[in-house]
This record gives sequence, C-alpha cells and structure tokens, in this order.
Amino acid sequence: MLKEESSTLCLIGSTTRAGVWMCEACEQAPAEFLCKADAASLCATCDAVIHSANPLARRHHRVPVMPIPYGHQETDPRSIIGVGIESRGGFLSQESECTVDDQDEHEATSWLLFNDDPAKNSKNQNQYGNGNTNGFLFNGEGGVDEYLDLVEYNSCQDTQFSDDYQCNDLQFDDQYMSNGTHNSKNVQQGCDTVPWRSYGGGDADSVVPVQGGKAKNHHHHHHHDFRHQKFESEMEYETSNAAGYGYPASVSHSVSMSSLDVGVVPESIVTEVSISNARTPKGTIDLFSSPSIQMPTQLTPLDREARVLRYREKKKTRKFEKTIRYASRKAYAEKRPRIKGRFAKRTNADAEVEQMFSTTLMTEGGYCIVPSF
DNA sequence: TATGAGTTTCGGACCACAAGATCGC
DNA sequence: ATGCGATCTTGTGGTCCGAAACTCA
Repeated sequence: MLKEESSTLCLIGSTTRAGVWMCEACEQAPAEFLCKADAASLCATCDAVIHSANPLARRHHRVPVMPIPYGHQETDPRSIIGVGIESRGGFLSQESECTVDDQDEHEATSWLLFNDDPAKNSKNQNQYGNGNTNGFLFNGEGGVDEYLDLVEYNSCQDTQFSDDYQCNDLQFDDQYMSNGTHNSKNVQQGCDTVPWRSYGGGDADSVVPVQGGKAKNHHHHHHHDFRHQKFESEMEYETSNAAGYGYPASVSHSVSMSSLDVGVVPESIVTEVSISNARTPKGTIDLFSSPSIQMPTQLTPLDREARVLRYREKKKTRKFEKTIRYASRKAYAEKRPRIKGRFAKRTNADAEVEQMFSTTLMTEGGYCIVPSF
C-alpha cells in the first residue's frame, strides 16, 4: 500500500529545465509545498488557495519542498523532503517561512512604530497609503497598536480567548466610534455589511464573528488571494469584526456547508455562549464602566517582543471563511425567489407551493423540519 | 516615458422576509 | 415579576454596477 502510494507520488510533479519543481496547479510558480493528501506539489499561492478553501483541506499534511541542490537534478521533491512540518493552518516552508518572518517583522515593526515615534509614524503612514488612514483605520496616537494590545491590556485577559475578544474589542468599538476618524469605506470592507455598532445584551448575534466578506460573487472573486496579499485590510477586517462580535477562536463552532465552504454556527450554541458573556446593551457606548485601556507610553524591548509575538499569533489565527450565524436564515435566503439576484416578493403561488411541500413532508415523514441546526 | 482606451478585478448596494430583540401595557 | 402583542432590527445570497487596477497599443 505504502509502496504503491510512493510510486504514484513519483509520477506526479514536474520540473523546469533548471531543476526546480513546478506547482502542479498553476504550472507557473516553483513548488514550495508537497501535499500528501493531494499528492501534489504546490506553490505558496496555490497552496494557500487550495488549503484554505475548507477546514478539511486545511488539515492536509503539507511539507516544504527543499530547494534542489545545485547539480542535483530531476530529483523528486518528495524524496528529499525533510521531516514533516505540520503547518498550523498556515503555510510553512523553509524558504517562505523566512520571507514571511521578515515580512511579519516588518509589519510588526511598522505597527509598533505608531506607538513609539510620531515622526516615524507619519512616514509609515505614507508607506501604507494616504496619510490619513495609514492604510488602516486610525491616525496617530498609536491607534493600530492600541488595537493590537487591547486584548492584552484589559482585565479580561485571564479568561478564555473568546472573552478577550468580547470585552476588549467592545471597548475598542466604543472608542473607535467616539474617535470618529475612520474611513467609512474601509470599515465597510472590513466588516462587510455589518453595521458599525456593538452587538450587545442578550442578542445572540453578539458571539459569532463574521468571517470575511460575504460569499458573494463566487464566480469571479478570489478572496483568499486578495486577503493574503492585503494584510492591512485584514486587520481592519479583523478589528471591525472583533469589535462587533466576540471571537471564540479557541473553540470551533463552525460546520461545513455544502457547496460553499462556509462555517455554520448552530444557533443554539450561539445563544449559550452569549449568555455567558453579558455585554453592554446594544446601542450604548460604555466607555467608563469597562476596564480602561492602558497603553504604555514607552515600550521596553521585552514589551516590544511580546507585542510582536502577539501580533504574529493573532495573524496566524485569522480566519477567512465566511461564518453563517443563522443557518435557518441562510436556508430561507436560498429558497427565496429572486429577480436579478435581489430578493423578490413571494407570490401567492410560491407560498402555496411551499405550504404544500412542507405539509407533504410533515405527513409523510411524520416529523417537522427544523431549519436551525 | 506618457497617455488614452479597453479589459479585468473587486467591493458594495440592493432586495424580501423570517426570526430575534425591544418596548409598552 | 410575568406574559403578551406590536413594532423594530438584523441577517441572509445572487446579481448588478461603479470604481479601481491593470494591460496594451
């Protein structure tokens, strides 16, 4: 069995004339990973796209493809791969790891700069786009960094990760609202169509993050590529979402959905969690009752390193799948009549047909269909 | 190199309505 | 304190459109 598998592996894959293994998906970029499950060598981009498509794919065991030593030609990368390095939902390779780390360091550094040196900050702002937005939402006063450390600098840190997001990000939300300097377009990009508000109180909505934009435009949108390339926007995205919702990242409540690789959050679970995380009533801005945000004015090297680490960890835990918070609403939306993509009024005929259908199911099956999971 | 036209990519708006949230009594 | 009805708010997906990015002559 194993022998057969390995022989199969030897047949796939291709190299360029220079002896570099090529991605079998795009056949354009050098292969950087070998996916055992797919038995394919992939470049970083294709690996990211393919293995972030759904939770199952994400669990594929991939190992980095070592560069072929000079003079060592036509060697199957699968034969020279080192000890397997299980990526943690990320895309690790020795080569790209270095690059990613450098980039991380660069990003983290630039983020930290917001807090350290106003002069550098302004320079950094230019680097990320127009000076007003920094490429992010905030201006000056360590805004971004402030966000980075909201999780850590507040008193909820001892609770589970979800609590971190909930209590801290709510504050962020409030502060952000009061700041009033945000770029509305960026906000929209970040939090999709979720209104800029806090989901509080007993609202079951308050718990589950919206993972990325809608699964719209499936026919021509390639969100994974885009998002991996635009980290600045991602942080806005993450920020705005986390501001509105708690983020129980340590516990996955997602369930794969049929054709769309989206997570579906059972409503019952949503309700349970929300109960345990009471928050400020919706519509209120609670700037004073919550633990205050305490930002150090000077960063020690240790602080800085800690922040960078937190930054990286948070970056790793980012998720891009869309999460369905109400499966029942999704089901209704999918069944709803449309005109050019827009929801259309349901005619009497439609209602009757649906009524008959549901009645038939009930009588034949002897049970009711509960749309919610 | 600069410019304009054409093409591609992307984000957001739009719609109806069930379900949840809120309010007053 | 509890229950109930009325009203308000939210979330859901497919398509279209405009803006931005990109390509090419």
